[in-house]
Amino acid sequence: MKHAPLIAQNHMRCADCAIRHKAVCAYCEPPELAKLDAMKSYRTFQAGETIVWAGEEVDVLGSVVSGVATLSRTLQDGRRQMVGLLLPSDFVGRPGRRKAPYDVVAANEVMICQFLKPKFEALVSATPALERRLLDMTLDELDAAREWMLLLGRKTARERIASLLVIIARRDAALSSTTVGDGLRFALPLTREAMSDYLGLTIETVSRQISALKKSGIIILEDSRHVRVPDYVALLDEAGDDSDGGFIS
Amino acid sequence: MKHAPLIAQNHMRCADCAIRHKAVCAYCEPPELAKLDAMKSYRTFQAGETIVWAGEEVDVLGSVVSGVATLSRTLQDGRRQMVGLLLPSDFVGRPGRRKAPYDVVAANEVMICQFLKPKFEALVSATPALERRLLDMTLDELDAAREWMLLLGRKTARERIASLLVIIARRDAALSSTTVGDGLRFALPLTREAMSDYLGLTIETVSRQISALKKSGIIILEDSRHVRVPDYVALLDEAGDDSDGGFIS
DNA sequence: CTATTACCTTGATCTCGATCAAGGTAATAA
DNA sequence: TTATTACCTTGATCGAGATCAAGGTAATAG
Repeated sequence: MKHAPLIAQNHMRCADCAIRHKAVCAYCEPPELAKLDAMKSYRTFQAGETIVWAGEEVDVLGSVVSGVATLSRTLQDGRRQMVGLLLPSDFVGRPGRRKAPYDVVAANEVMICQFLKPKFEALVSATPALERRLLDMTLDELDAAREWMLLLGRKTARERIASLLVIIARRDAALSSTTVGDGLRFALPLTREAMSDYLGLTIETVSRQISALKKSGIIILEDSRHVRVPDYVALLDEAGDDSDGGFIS
Repeated sequence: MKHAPLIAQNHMRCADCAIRHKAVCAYCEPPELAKLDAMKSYRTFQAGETIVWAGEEVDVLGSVVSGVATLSRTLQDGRRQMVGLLLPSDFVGRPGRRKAPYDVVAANEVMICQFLKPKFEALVSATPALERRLLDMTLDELDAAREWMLLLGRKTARERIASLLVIIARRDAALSSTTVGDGLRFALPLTREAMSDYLGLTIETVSRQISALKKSGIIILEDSRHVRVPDYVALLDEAGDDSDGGFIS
């Protein structure tokens, strides 16, 4: 069982399953790891497939191994708002809760490494450090949600798009150890529709604002799903947000 | 040490300090309560006073005893978004975190029962059930934040006002054991400005939409800070939200 | 090869909530 | 008493983003 550090993340890679489980790897010791190893299983979902329906009882917990999943709530009349984005290494599921409060949908092909809830929770109960880790992760999610509230309540369409690009760039860089150098390059793992759901906008506005950022030279579109950012600081500036000026060491 | 149940809440009243500490009372046993009792202190803040500044290091944790406090984030240019509302019994502070990520401001006169962080955290570490309780509370906060994201991203001004009224009515009813009967009556603990910060609107829009709800007969304004709701279900309907149809048993 | 489908872009117009502006009300100070 | 201050309401106008509409592009199916 080897652990390798991940850039700017306080969790480690579980060598055996080649996934970064944020929840279980930061503090777990080999004996716990071995137990987790014995109870895990993999599951794959196609793009667009619903992983969990809102209101449904869920009996698994796990981590996203690859792909992107979204958490969203829908009003009766169809208005939809994404409330979370799950990227590789993110934790899926709510320890101690039976029902899902929102839909979990695969944005593209998603692989999940899952544990049966009762077994996982038994291990958590027996491992205080894991419990603390779950609290820590949930606080991070809460911070992210509140940051998004600021975006949804007060930012302009242009700022919202820039903020989303910053988040995607950041996560992408963290996973692939990209250096800033002369520009970042990354893929957009979301359709325009998914972006609009996340940003509280319409598809058309998302498309227009991306075009506008392109026209301003803030981003370069290789194609509709691949972006280059010649000047990361300029993009950050467009996001209108002082928080986390330089996450990339 | 007596504990009395609170309507629809899984926490109990700490008889000795006459506060409902959501965090510490649900699972704590008399010995822990006694320890907490020995380390607590009270502090009062005037309306408008900032309890914690964003970015500041915070060395206390506690509960709101009376009054209302707000959590908010501000953009450099002054745009402000409230990201949380703290009502009596709500927990203040972030276990395991040093700095505050947002301002905590007293909306009116607020009393807080506080514990020094190191002592509180030592007790938490020694009391696994408390750790779990903190996780549970944080998950509740996360759910609330995400529900608010739906509001900020997709609801109309009228729906936002109605949703806020529902939340205040619900909390008010939970604290004062009001029955629905022929109408609810409650005070608005926030100024129009604070409401606009919470709802991602302007003061003027808040005022106009409250007037509109009044004109529609959904609410009756006794004065600008006191509301009567003749038909709670009608208000719920205006909020455009199916969740929690009947929280009052 | 064409047809279908899913996704993206751009233009024209409309609308809800923001902005600008003017008073109104009630509490405290002078 | 009047003045000041803080808060709330309402009207007029404006504008960012929604809505309606029409194509465009690229992948897969037939």
